[in-house]
Amino acid sequence: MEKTEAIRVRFAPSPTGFIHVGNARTALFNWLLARQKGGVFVLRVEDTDLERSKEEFERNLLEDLRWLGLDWDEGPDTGGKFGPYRQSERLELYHQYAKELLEKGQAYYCFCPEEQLEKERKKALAEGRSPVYSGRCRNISLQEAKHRLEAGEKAAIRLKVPDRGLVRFNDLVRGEVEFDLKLIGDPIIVRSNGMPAYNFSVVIDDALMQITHVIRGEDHISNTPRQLLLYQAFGWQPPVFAHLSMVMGQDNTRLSKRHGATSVDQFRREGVLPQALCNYLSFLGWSPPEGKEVLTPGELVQLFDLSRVNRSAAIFDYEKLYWLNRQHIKLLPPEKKLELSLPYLQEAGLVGKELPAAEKEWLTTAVELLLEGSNKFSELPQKFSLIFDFKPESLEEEAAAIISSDSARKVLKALVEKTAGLIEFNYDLFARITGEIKKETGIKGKELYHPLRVMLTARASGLELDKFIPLIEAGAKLNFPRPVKSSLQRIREFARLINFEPER
RNA sequence: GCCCCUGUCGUCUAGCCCGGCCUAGGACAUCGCCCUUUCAAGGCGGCAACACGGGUUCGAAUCCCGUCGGGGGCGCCA
Repeated sequence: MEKTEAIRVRFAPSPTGFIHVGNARTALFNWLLARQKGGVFVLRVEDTDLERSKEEFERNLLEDLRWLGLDWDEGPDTGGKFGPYRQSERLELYHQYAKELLEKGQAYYCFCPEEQLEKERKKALAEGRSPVYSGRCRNISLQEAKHRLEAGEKAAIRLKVPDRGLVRFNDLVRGEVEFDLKLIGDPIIVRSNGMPAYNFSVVIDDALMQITHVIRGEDHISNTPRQLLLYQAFGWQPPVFAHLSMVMGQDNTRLSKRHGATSVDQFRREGVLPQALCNYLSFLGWSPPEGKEVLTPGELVQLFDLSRVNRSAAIFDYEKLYWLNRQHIKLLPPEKKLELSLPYLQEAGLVGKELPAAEKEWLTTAVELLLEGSNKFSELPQKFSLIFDFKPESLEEEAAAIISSDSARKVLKALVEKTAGLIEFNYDLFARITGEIKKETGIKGKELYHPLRVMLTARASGLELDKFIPLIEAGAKLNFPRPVKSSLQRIREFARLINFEPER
Protein backbone atom coordinates (compact mmCIF):
# COMPACT_ATOMS: atom_id res chain seq x y z
CA MET A 1 0.00 0.00 0.00
CA GLU A 2 1.41 3.32 -0.97
CA LYS A 3 0.41 6.17 1.18
CA THR A 4 1.53 9.39 -0.41
CA GLU A 5 1.83 11.92 2.30
CA ALA A 6 0.95 15.47 1.43
CA ILE A 7 3.91 17.48 0.30
CA ARG A 8 4.87 20.35 2.55
CA VAL A 9 7.30 22.91 1.22
CA ARG A 10 8.39 26.25 2.53
CA PHE A 11 9.94 29.52 1.51
CA ALA A 12 12.00 30.96 4.31
CA PRO A 13 13.39 34.38 3.48
CA SER A 14 15.05 36.72 5.89
CA PRO A 15 13.49 40.16 5.88
CA THR A 16 16.63 42.12 5.11
CA GLY A 17 15.50 44.09 2.09
CA PHE A 18 13.46 43.75 -1.05
CA ILE A 19 12.89 40.35 -2.47
CA HIS A 20 15.40 39.51 -5.12
CA VAL A 21 14.45 37.71 -8.33
CA GLY A 22 16.69 34.80 -7.38
CA ASN A 23 14.76 34.30 -4.17
CA ALA A 24 11.54 34.84 -6.02
CA ARG A 25 12.43 31.96 -8.28
CA THR A 26 13.06 29.76 -5.26
CA ALA A 27 9.69 30.76 -3.85
CA LEU A 28 8.06 30.09 -7.20
CA PHE A 29 9.49 26.58 -7.55
CA ASN A 30 8.31 25.70 -4.06
CA TRP A 31 4.90 27.12 -4.75
CA LEU A 32 4.59 25.34 -8.10
CA LEU A 33 5.36 22.00 -6.51
CA ALA A 34 2.93 22.57 -3.66
CA ARG A 35 0.13 23.66 -5.96
CA GLN A 36 0.68 20.87 -8.42
CA LYS A 37 0.75 18.14 -5.81
CA GLY A 38 -2.02 19.54 -3.70
CA GLY A 39 0.52 20.16 -0.98
CA VAL A 40 1.05 22.96 1.49
CA PHE A 41 3.17 26.06 0.92
CA VAL A 42 4.54 27.51 4.13
CA LEU A 43 5.97 30.98 4.50
CA ARG A 44 8.41 31.37 7.34
CA VAL A 45 10.24 34.54 8.21
CA GLU A 46 13.82 34.07 9.30
CA ASP A 47 14.35 37.17 11.35
CA THR A 48 16.93 36.05 13.87
CA ASP A 49 19.52 38.49 12.64
CA LEU A 50 18.49 41.35 14.85
CA GLU A 51 20.80 43.81 13.16
CA ARG A 52 19.46 43.40 9.69
CA SER A 53 15.85 42.35 10.05
CA LYS A 54 13.20 45.02 9.94
CA GLU A 55 9.46 44.87 10.24
CA GLU A 56 9.05 47.04 7.21
CA PHE A 57 11.04 44.56 5.16
CA GLU A 58 8.69 41.80 6.17
CA ARG A 59 5.77 43.82 4.87
CA ASN A 60 7.52 44.35 1.55
CA LEU A 61 8.23 40.69 1.35
CA LEU A 62 4.64 39.61 1.82
CA GLU A 63 3.48 42.23 -0.62
CA ASP A 64 5.91 41.11 -3.30
CA LEU A 65 4.91 37.49 -2.91
CA ARG A 66 1.25 38.33 -3.02
CA TRP A 67 1.75 40.43 -6.11
CA LEU A 68 3.55 37.55 -7.77
CA GLY A 69 0.53 35.42 -7.00
CA LEU A 70 2.42 33.06 -4.74
CA ASP A 71 -0.12 32.58 -1.99
CA TRP A 72 0.83 30.63 1.10
CA ASP A 73 -1.25 28.30 3.22
CA GLU A 74 0.58 28.89 6.46
CA GLY A 75 2.57 31.94 7.40
CA PRO A 76 3.11 34.79 9.85
CA ASP A 77 -0.10 36.55 8.85
CA THR A 78 -2.32 33.59 8.05
CA GLY A 79 -1.23 31.36 10.90
CA GLY A 80 -1.42 27.58 10.78
CA LYS A 81 -1.06 24.66 13.12
CA PHE A 82 2.73 24.68 13.14
CA GLY A 83 3.20 28.31 14.10
CA PRO A 84 4.46 30.72 15.00
CA TYR A 85 5.97 31.38 11.58
CA ARG A 86 8.40 34.04 12.59
CA GLN A 87 11.65 32.75 14.00
CA SER A 88 11.91 35.56 16.50
CA GLU A 89 8.75 34.16 18.08
CA ARG A 90 10.08 30.63 18.28
CA LEU A 91 13.06 31.30 20.52
CA GLU A 92 11.62 29.19 23.32
CA LEU A 93 11.53 26.19 21.02
CA TYR A 94 15.13 26.53 19.95
CA HIS A 95 16.29 26.74 23.56
CA GLN A 96 14.33 23.70 24.45
CA TYR A 97 15.90 21.64 21.69
CA ALA A 98 19.36 23.02 22.34
CA LYS A 99 18.96 21.95 25.94
CA GLU A 100 18.03 18.49 24.80
CA LEU A 101 21.24 18.15 22.81
CA LEU A 102 23.26 19.56 25.67
CA GLU A 103 21.83 17.00 28.04
CA LYS A 104 22.30 14.15 25.63
CA GLY A 105 25.93 15.20 25.34
CA GLN A 106 25.59 15.96 21.65
CA ALA A 107 26.23 19.63 22.09
CA TYR A 108 28.43 21.68 24.38
CA TYR A 109 29.07 25.20 25.53
CA CYS A 110 31.90 26.99 23.83
CA PHE A 111 33.56 29.88 25.63
CA CYS A 112 36.05 30.80 22.94
CA PRO A 113 35.99 34.54 22.30
CA GLU A 114 35.04 35.58 18.81
CA GLU A 115 38.29 37.43 18.18
CA GLN A 116 40.29 34.33 18.90
CA LEU A 117 38.21 32.24 16.54
CA GLU A 118 38.56 34.87 13.90
CA LYS A 119 42.32 34.81 14.30
CA GLU A 120 42.45 31.06 14.02
CA ARG A 121 40.29 31.11 10.94
CA LYS A 122 42.52 33.63 9.21
CA LYS A 123 45.60 31.68 10.13
CA ALA A 124 44.18 28.43 8.78
CA LEU A 125 43.18 30.12 5.56
CA ALA A 126 46.62 31.67 5.19
CA GLU A 127 48.25 28.30 5.71
CA GLY A 128 45.99 26.73 3.15
CA ARG A 129 44.08 24.66 5.64
CA SER A 130 40.33 24.49 5.99
CA PRO A 131 39.22 26.69 8.85
CA VAL A 132 37.71 24.15 11.19
CA TYR A 133 36.98 24.78 14.86
CA SER A 134 39.61 23.21 17.05
CA GLY A 135 37.22 21.65 19.51
CA ARG A 136 38.93 23.37 22.41
CA CYS A 137 35.78 23.56 24.52
CA ARG A 138 34.52 20.15 23.58
CA ASN A 139 35.45 18.51 26.81
CA ILE A 140 34.23 21.11 29.22
CA SER A 141 31.61 19.28 31.22
CA LEU A 142 28.07 20.55 31.28
CA GLN A 143 28.41 21.10 34.98
CA GLU A 144 31.53 23.16 34.72
CA ALA A 145 30.03 25.11 31.88
CA LYS A 146 27.00 25.94 33.98
CA HIS A 147 29.20 27.27 36.73
CA ARG A 148 31.05 29.50 34.36
CA LEU A 149 27.79 30.70 32.88
CA GLU A 150 26.50 31.55 36.32
CA ALA A 151 29.69 33.42 36.97
CA GLY A 152 28.73 35.63 34.08
CA GLU A 153 30.76 34.19 31.22
CA LYS A 154 29.25 34.22 27.77
CA ALA A 155 29.10 31.06 25.71
CA ALA A 156 27.79 29.79 22.43
CA ILE A 157 26.52 26.26 21.97
CA ARG A 158 28.14 23.94 19.45
CA LEU A 159 27.06 20.67 17.98
CA LYS A 160 29.43 17.78 18.53
CA VAL A 161 30.28 16.39 15.11
CA PRO A 162 32.12 13.09 14.65
CA ASP A 163 35.55 13.91 13.23
CA ARG A 164 35.68 11.25 10.63
CA GLY A 165 33.22 9.86 8.19
CA LEU A 166 31.07 11.07 5.35
CA VAL A 167 27.70 12.74 5.13
CA ARG A 168 25.82 12.16 1.94
CA PHE A 169 22.44 12.94 0.59
CA ASN A 170 20.54 12.50 -2.61
CA ASP A 171 19.79 15.88 -4.04
CA LEU A 172 16.72 15.92 -6.25
CA VAL A 173 18.37 18.04 -8.87
CA ARG A 174 22.02 17.10 -8.42
CA GLY A 175 21.99 13.47 -7.42
CA GLU A 176 24.39 12.06 -4.81
CA VAL A 177 26.41 14.69 -2.98
CA GLU A 178 28.85 13.88 -0.22
CA PHE A 179 30.97 15.79 2.25
CA ASP A 180 33.89 14.80 4.41
CA LEU A 181 33.22 15.38 8.10
CA LYS A 182 36.84 16.33 8.66
CA LEU A 183 36.16 19.62 6.94
CA ILE A 184 33.11 20.50 8.94
CA GLY A 185 34.01 21.01 12.56
CA ASP A 186 31.56 21.67 15.34
CA PRO A 187 29.10 24.28 14.15
CA ILE A 188 27.61 26.85 16.48
CA ILE A 189 23.93 26.21 16.96
CA VAL A 190 23.15 28.91 19.50
CA ARG A 191 25.04 32.18 19.56
CA SER A 192 26.34 33.63 22.78
CA ASN A 193 23.58 36.25 22.65
CA GLY A 194 21.07 33.43 22.90
CA MET A 195 19.87 33.62 19.32
CA PRO A 196 19.85 30.39 17.35
CA ALA A 197 22.23 30.10 14.42
CA TYR A 198 20.74 29.61 11.00
CA ASN A 199 21.70 25.98 10.61
CA PHE A 200 20.02 25.16 13.87
CA SER A 201 16.79 27.07 13.54
CA VAL A 202 16.10 25.83 10.00
CA VAL A 203 16.38 22.26 11.13
CA ILE A 204 14.17 22.74 14.15
CA ASP A 205 11.62 24.62 12.08
CA ASP A 206 11.64 22.36 9.06
CA ALA A 207 11.31 19.33 11.29
CA LEU A 208 8.59 20.76 13.49
CA MET A 209 6.71 22.15 10.52
CA GLN A 210 6.95 18.74 8.89
CA ILE A 211 8.54 20.03 5.75
CA THR A 212 8.96 17.20 3.26
CA HIS A 213 10.93 18.95 0.51
CA VAL A 214 13.50 21.66 0.96
CA ILE A 215 13.91 23.50 -2.31
CA ARG A 216 16.45 26.31 -2.03
CA GLY A 217 19.43 27.95 -3.69
CA GLU A 218 22.70 26.23 -4.41
CA ASP A 219 24.38 28.52 -1.92
CA HIS A 220 22.89 26.30 0.77
CA ILE A 221 24.40 23.11 -0.49
CA SER A 222 27.33 23.23 1.90
CA ASN A 223 25.01 23.90 4.82
CA THR A 224 23.20 20.68 4.13
CA PRO A 225 25.67 18.32 5.81
CA ARG A 226 25.57 20.38 9.03
CA GLN A 227 21.82 20.26 8.95
CA LEU A 228 21.77 16.55 8.25
CA LEU A 229 24.00 16.05 11.27
CA LEU A 230 21.44 17.85 13.36
CA TYR A 231 18.61 15.66 12.09
CA GLN A 232 20.79 12.73 13.02
CA ALA A 233 21.46 14.06 16.50
CA PHE A 234 17.74 14.36 17.13
CA GLY A 235 16.93 11.08 15.45
CA TRP A 236 14.66 12.81 12.99
CA GLN A 237 13.92 11.86 9.42
CA PRO A 238 15.38 14.57 7.20
CA PRO A 239 13.43 16.08 4.31
CA VAL A 240 14.36 15.62 0.68
CA PHE A 241 16.64 18.35 -0.66
CA ALA A 242 16.68 20.06 -4.03
CA HIS A 243 19.27 22.74 -4.70
CA LEU A 244 18.58 25.22 -7.46
CA SER A 245 21.40 26.83 -9.39
CA MET A 246 22.18 30.51 -9.02
CA VAL A 247 20.90 33.37 -11.12
CA MET A 248 23.66 35.51 -12.59
CA GLY A 249 24.04 38.87 -14.29
CA GLN A 250 25.19 39.29 -17.91
CA ASP A 251 28.81 39.30 -16.84
CA ASN A 252 28.37 35.97 -15.12
CA THR A 253 28.72 37.34 -11.65
CA ARG A 254 26.01 37.17 -9.08
CA LEU A 255 23.05 39.29 -10.09
CA SER A 256 23.22 42.66 -8.35
CA LYS A 257 21.93 46.19 -8.63
CA ARG A 258 24.52 47.20 -11.12
CA HIS A 259 23.01 44.74 -13.58
CA GLY A 260 19.77 46.73 -13.55
CA ALA A 261 16.51 45.86 -11.87
CA THR A 262 16.92 42.82 -9.68
CA SER A 263 14.16 43.08 -7.14
CA VAL A 264 10.61 41.97 -7.69
CA ASP A 265 9.50 45.37 -6.56
CA GLN A 266 11.47 47.11 -9.30
CA PHE A 267 9.88 44.99 -11.99
CA ARG A 268 6.48 45.65 -10.55
CA ARG A 269 7.06 49.39 -10.71
CA GLU A 270 8.32 49.16 -14.26
CA GLY A 271 5.10 47.57 -15.26
CA VAL A 272 6.14 44.00 -15.75
CA LEU A 273 3.22 41.64 -15.28
CA PRO A 274 3.55 39.18 -12.40
CA GLN A 275 2.50 36.31 -14.64
CA ALA A 276 5.25 37.29 -17.09
CA LEU A 277 7.84 37.45 -14.35
CA CYS A 278 6.77 34.04 -13.04
CA ASN A 279 6.84 32.65 -16.54
CA TYR A 280 10.35 33.98 -17.09
CA LEU A 281 11.63 32.91 -13.69
CA SER A 282 10.31 29.41 -14.19
CA PHE A 283 12.45 29.11 -17.31
CA LEU A 284 15.61 29.80 -15.37
CA GLY A 285 16.69 26.22 -14.92
CA TRP A 286 13.52 24.56 -16.01
CA SER A 287 11.74 23.93 -19.27
CA PRO A 288 8.53 22.14 -20.17
CA PRO A 289 8.66 18.96 -22.24
CA GLU A 290 6.78 20.54 -25.15
CA GLY A 291 8.32 23.68 -26.53
CA LYS A 292 5.60 26.12 -25.54
CA GLU A 293 7.13 29.16 -23.87
CA VAL A 294 4.34 31.58 -23.09
CA LEU A 295 2.67 29.97 -20.13
CA THR A 296 0.16 31.20 -17.59
CA PRO A 297 0.64 30.46 -13.90
CA GLY A 298 -2.00 27.74 -14.21
CA GLU A 299 -0.12 26.09 -17.03
CA LEU A 300 3.12 26.33 -15.08
CA VAL A 301 1.52 24.56 -12.14
CA GLN A 302 0.37 21.85 -14.45
CA LEU A 303 3.64 21.37 -16.32
CA PHE A 304 6.22 21.93 -13.60
CA ASP A 305 8.47 19.01 -12.89
CA LEU A 306 11.40 19.06 -10.48
CA SER A 307 13.10 16.27 -12.36
CA ARG A 308 13.35 18.56 -15.39
CA VAL A 309 15.21 21.24 -13.46
CA ASN A 310 18.78 21.56 -14.65
CA ARG A 311 21.90 22.08 -12.66
CA SER A 312 23.80 24.89 -14.28
CA ALA A 313 23.63 28.56 -13.36
CA ALA A 314 21.51 30.83 -15.55
CA ILE A 315 22.11 34.37 -16.67
CA PHE A 316 19.21 36.72 -16.24
CA ASP A 317 18.18 38.01 -19.66
CA TYR A 318 16.11 41.19 -19.56
CA GLU A 319 15.36 41.01 -23.28
CA LYS A 320 13.66 37.70 -22.94
CA LEU A 321 11.74 38.78 -19.87
CA TYR A 322 10.45 41.81 -21.76
CA TRP A 323 9.53 39.68 -24.74
CA LEU A 324 7.54 37.41 -22.46
CA ASN A 325 5.97 40.45 -20.88
CA ARG A 326 4.84 41.65 -24.32
CA GLN A 327 3.30 38.28 -24.94
CA HIS A 328 1.43 38.36 -21.64
CA ILE A 329 0.29 41.92 -22.22
CA LYS A 330 -1.24 40.81 -25.51
CA LEU A 331 -3.24 38.21 -23.66
CA LEU A 332 -4.90 40.83 -21.46
CA PRO A 333 -8.44 42.08 -22.19
CA PRO A 334 -8.66 45.79 -23.14
CA GLU A 335 -10.18 46.91 -19.82
CA LYS A 336 -7.35 45.28 -17.95
CA LYS A 337 -4.78 46.94 -20.17
CA LEU A 338 -6.34 50.30 -19.43
CA GLU A 339 -6.54 49.64 -15.72
CA LEU A 340 -2.87 48.76 -15.56
CA SER A 341 -1.85 51.69 -17.74
CA LEU A 342 -3.70 54.38 -15.84
CA PRO A 343 -1.26 54.81 -12.97
CA TYR A 344 1.56 55.49 -15.41
CA LEU A 345 -0.50 57.94 -17.43
CA GLN A 346 -1.66 59.72 -14.32
CA GLU A 347 1.82 60.00 -12.97
CA ALA A 348 2.95 61.51 -16.24
CA GLY A 349 0.15 64.04 -15.92
CA LEU A 350 -1.51 62.91 -19.12
CA VAL A 351 -4.82 62.09 -17.53
CA GLY A 352 -6.50 63.37 -14.41
CA LYS A 353 -7.72 61.42 -11.44
CA GLU A 354 -11.30 61.66 -12.62
CA LEU A 355 -12.02 59.83 -15.80
CA PRO A 356 -15.33 60.55 -17.57
CA ALA A 357 -16.79 57.76 -19.68
CA ALA A 358 -15.87 59.32 -23.01
CA GLU A 359 -12.24 59.78 -22.01
CA LYS A 360 -12.13 56.28 -20.69
CA GLU A 361 -13.42 54.83 -23.90
CA TRP A 362 -10.95 56.80 -25.93
CA LEU A 363 -8.09 55.78 -23.67
CA THR A 364 -9.02 52.14 -23.96
CA THR A 365 -8.50 52.33 -27.70
CA ALA A 366 -5.38 54.43 -27.39
CA VAL A 367 -3.81 52.09 -24.87
CA GLU A 368 -4.70 49.09 -26.99
CA LEU A 369 -2.90 50.63 -29.96
CA LEU A 370 0.11 52.07 -28.18
CA LEU A 371 0.80 49.08 -25.99
CA GLU A 372 1.58 47.18 -29.16
CA GLY A 373 5.32 46.58 -29.04
CA SER A 374 5.76 48.01 -25.55
CA ASN A 375 8.00 46.01 -23.29
CA LYS A 376 6.39 47.23 -20.11
CA PHE A 377 3.73 49.63 -18.94
CA SER A 378 6.21 52.27 -17.85
CA GLU A 379 7.03 52.87 -21.52
CA LEU A 380 3.51 54.03 -22.18
CA PRO A 381 3.79 57.76 -21.35
CA GLN A 382 6.64 57.94 -23.83
CA LYS A 383 4.46 56.28 -26.47
CA PHE A 384 1.59 58.61 -25.68
CA SER A 385 3.71 61.62 -26.46
CA LEU A 386 3.04 60.79 -30.10
CA ILE A 387 -0.48 61.95 -29.46
CA PHE A 388 -0.14 64.57 -26.77
CA ASP A 389 3.02 66.24 -27.98
CA PHE A 390 3.14 67.83 -31.38
CA LYS A 391 6.38 69.76 -31.82
CA PRO A 392 7.06 70.65 -35.44
CA GLU A 393 9.54 73.27 -34.28
CA SER A 394 11.90 70.64 -32.99
CA LEU A 395 11.89 67.86 -35.50
CA GLU A 396 14.21 64.95 -35.11
CA GLU A 397 16.79 64.65 -37.82
CA GLU A 398 15.09 61.80 -39.60
CA ALA A 399 11.81 63.65 -39.81
CA ALA A 400 13.47 66.82 -41.03
CA ALA A 401 15.20 64.88 -43.75
CA ILE A 402 11.94 63.40 -44.95
CA ILE A 403 10.29 66.74 -45.63
CA SER A 404 13.30 68.39 -47.20
CA SER A 405 12.93 66.93 -50.67
CA ASP A 406 11.14 68.73 -53.50
CA SER A 407 8.53 66.06 -53.83
CA ALA A 408 7.85 66.17 -50.11
CA ARG A 409 7.34 69.92 -50.23
CA LYS A 410 4.97 69.45 -53.11
CA VAL A 411 2.95 66.93 -51.12
CA LEU A 412 2.82 69.09 -48.04
CA LYS A 413 1.82 72.16 -49.99
CA ALA A 414 -0.99 70.23 -51.59
CA LEU A 415 -2.24 68.98 -48.26
CA VAL A 416 -2.20 72.46 -46.81
CA GLU A 417 -4.13 73.84 -49.71
CA LYS A 418 -6.68 71.09 -49.85
CA THR A 419 -7.46 71.36 -46.17
CA ALA A 420 -7.43 75.16 -46.03
CA GLY A 421 -11.15 75.77 -45.85
CA LEU A 422 -12.08 72.76 -43.77
CA ILE A 423 -13.50 72.84 -40.28
CA GLU A 424 -14.03 69.10 -39.95
CA PHE A 425 -11.64 66.31 -40.65
CA ASN A 426 -11.61 62.55 -40.58
CA TYR A 427 -9.76 59.62 -42.04
CA ASP A 428 -12.08 59.23 -45.05
CA LEU A 429 -11.43 62.80 -45.97
CA PHE A 430 -7.74 62.28 -45.53
CA ALA A 431 -7.86 59.23 -47.76
CA ARG A 432 -9.75 61.14 -50.45
CA ILE A 433 -7.36 64.06 -50.31
CA THR A 434 -4.27 61.89 -50.47
CA GLY A 435 -5.84 60.13 -53.42
CA GLU A 436 -6.18 63.44 -55.19
CA ILE A 437 -2.63 64.45 -54.34
CA LYS A 438 -1.38 61.20 -55.72
CA LYS A 439 -3.26 61.73 -58.96
CA GLU A 440 -2.28 65.36 -59.37
CA THR A 441 1.37 65.09 -58.47
CA GLY A 442 2.14 61.52 -59.46
CA ILE A 443 3.86 61.02 -56.13
CA LYS A 444 2.97 57.77 -54.40
CA GLY A 445 3.89 55.21 -51.76
CA LYS A 446 6.60 56.10 -49.30
CA GLU A 447 7.28 59.43 -51.01
CA LEU A 448 3.71 60.40 -50.46
CA TYR A 449 2.88 59.02 -47.03
CA HIS A 450 6.11 59.64 -45.26
CA PRO A 451 5.92 63.45 -45.52
CA LEU A 452 2.24 63.35 -44.59
CA ARG A 453 3.09 61.47 -41.47
CA VAL A 454 5.70 64.00 -40.53
CA MET A 455 3.27 66.83 -40.99
CA LEU A 456 0.62 65.20 -38.82
CA THR A 457 2.84 63.85 -36.08
CA ALA A 458 6.10 65.76 -36.31
CA ARG A 459 7.73 62.35 -36.11
CA ALA A 460 9.28 59.94 -38.53
CA SER A 461 7.50 56.96 -37.08
CA GLY A 462 4.50 55.95 -35.04
CA LEU A 463 1.06 54.48 -35.40
CA GLU A 464 -0.35 53.77 -38.80
CA LEU A 465 -2.18 56.86 -40.02
CA ASP A 466 -5.51 55.08 -40.42
CA LYS A 467 -5.40 54.46 -36.71
CA PHE A 468 -3.69 57.65 -35.75
CA ILE A 469 -6.04 60.12 -37.41
CA PRO A 470 -9.27 58.78 -35.92
CA LEU A 471 -7.53 58.69 -32.56
CA ILE A 472 -6.45 62.33 -32.52
CA GLU A 473 -9.72 63.50 -34.02
CA ALA A 474 -11.62 61.83 -31.20
CA GLY A 475 -9.04 62.88 -28.63
CA ALA A 476 -9.22 66.52 -29.70
CA LYS A 477 -12.85 66.64 -28.66
CA LEU A 478 -12.10 65.51 -25.13
CA ASN A 479 -10.81 67.37 -22.12
CA PHE A 480 -7.44 66.07 -21.17
CA PRO A 481 -5.04 67.98 -18.91
CA ARG A 482 -2.85 68.27 -21.97
CA PRO A 483 -5.12 68.73 -24.99
CA VAL A 484 -4.83 66.68 -28.13
CA LYS A 485 -4.40 68.72 -31.27
CA SER A 486 -6.61 67.86 -34.20
CA SER A 487 -5.31 67.06 -37.65
CA LEU A 488 -6.29 70.47 -38.99
CA GLN A 489 -4.59 72.26 -36.12
CA ARG A 490 -1.49 70.27 -36.78
CA ILE A 491 -1.48 70.91 -40.48
CA ARG A 492 -1.92 74.66 -39.99
CA GLU A 493 0.65 74.90 -37.28
CA PHE A 494 3.13 73.02 -39.36
CA ALA A 495 2.35 75.10 -42.44
CA ARG A 496 2.87 78.35 -40.59
CA LEU A 497 6.19 77.14 -39.34
CA ILE A 498 7.55 76.31 -42.75
CA ASN A 499 5.88 79.31 -44.40
CA PHE A 500 3.31 77.42 -46.35
CA GLU A 501 0.48 79.87 -46.04
CA PRO A 502 -2.26 78.69 -48.31
CA GLU A 503 -2.80 81.03 -51.21
CA ARG A 504 -5.96 82.98 -51.15
C1' G B 1 44.19 27.57 -0.30
C1' C B 2 40.54 23.68 0.79
C1' C B 3 35.58 21.57 -0.11
C1' C B 4 31.17 21.28 -3.10
C1' C B 5 28.43 22.27 -7.57
C1' U B 6 28.68 23.20 -12.75
C1' G B 7 30.28 23.58 -18.33
C1' U B 8 25.42 22.41 -25.56
C1' C B 9 24.45 28.66 -30.28
C1' G B 10 25.77 35.75 -27.60
C1' U B 11 21.52 34.31 -23.86
C1' C B 12 17.60 30.68 -21.83
C1' U B 13 17.41 25.75 -23.03
C1' A B 14 16.00 20.36 -25.54
C1' G B 15 18.85 16.08 -26.10
C1' C B 16 22.60 13.26 -21.58
C1' C B 17 20.23 9.01 -16.73
C1' C B 18 18.58 4.34 -20.95
C1' G B 19 25.26 5.69 -26.42
C1' G B 20 23.28 5.15 -32.99
C1' C B 21 16.80 8.45 -34.62
C1' C B 22 21.77 14.69 -33.68
C1' U B 23 24.29 16.70 -40.95
C1' A B 24 22.41 18.80 -32.39
C1' G B 25 15.94 20.87 -31.95
C1' G B 26 13.24 25.30 -29.96
C1' A B 27 13.00 30.35 -27.91
C1' C B 28 15.19 35.47 -27.07
C1' A B 29 18.65 38.60 -29.41
C1' U B 30 20.89 39.53 -34.23
C1' C B 31 20.93 39.68 -39.72
C1' G B 32 18.10 39.34 -44.41
C1' C B 33 13.53 39.01 -47.06
C1' C B 34 8.12 39.41 -47.32
C1' C B 35 3.85 42.16 -45.77
C1' U B 36 2.91 47.26 -44.93
C1' U B 37 1.67 54.02 -45.62
C1' U B 38 7.72 54.74 -42.33
C1' C B 39 8.71 52.29 -37.53
C1' A B 40 6.72 48.41 -34.73
C1' A B 41 3.90 43.97 -34.85
C1' G B 42 3.36 39.57 -37.87
C1' G B 43 5.23 35.84 -41.56
C1' C B 44 9.50 33.45 -43.80
C1' G B 45 14.63 32.47 -43.95
C1' G B 46 20.01 33.00 -42.43
C1' C B 47 24.17 33.20 -38.87
C1' A B 48 25.39 30.67 -34.56
C1' A B 49 27.00 25.65 -29.81
C1' C B 50 28.32 19.88 -27.76
C1' A B 51 35.02 23.97 -23.20
C1' C B 52 39.67 21.09 -24.20
C1' G B 53 42.55 16.47 -24.12
C1' G B 54 42.62 11.42 -23.51
C1' G B 55 40.15 6.82 -23.17
C1' U B 56 35.84 2.89 -23.64
C1' U B 57 33.01 1.47 -28.09
C1' C B 58 31.73 -0.68 -34.66
C1' G B 59 29.67 4.12 -33.02
C1' A B 60 29.92 9.47 -27.79
C1' A B 61 26.92 15.79 -26.86
C1' U B 62 25.50 11.29 -24.34
C1' C B 63 29.79 6.53 -20.42
C1' C B 64 35.00 7.00 -17.74
C1' C B 65 39.51 9.89 -16.49
C1' G B 66 42.22 14.38 -16.62
C1' U B 67 42.84 19.64 -17.75
C1' C B 68 40.87 24.30 -18.04
C1' G B 69 36.86 27.79 -17.26
C1' G B 70 32.54 29.54 -14.24
C1' G B 71 29.84 29.59 -9.62
C1' G B 72 29.00 28.60 -4.45
C1' G B 73 30.81 27.64 0.46
C1' C B 74 34.62 27.60 4.18
C1' G B 75 30.72 33.22 10.06
C1' C B 76 28.43 33.69 17.09
C1' C B 77 24.87 36.20 8.31
C1' A B 78 20.76 33.92 6.42
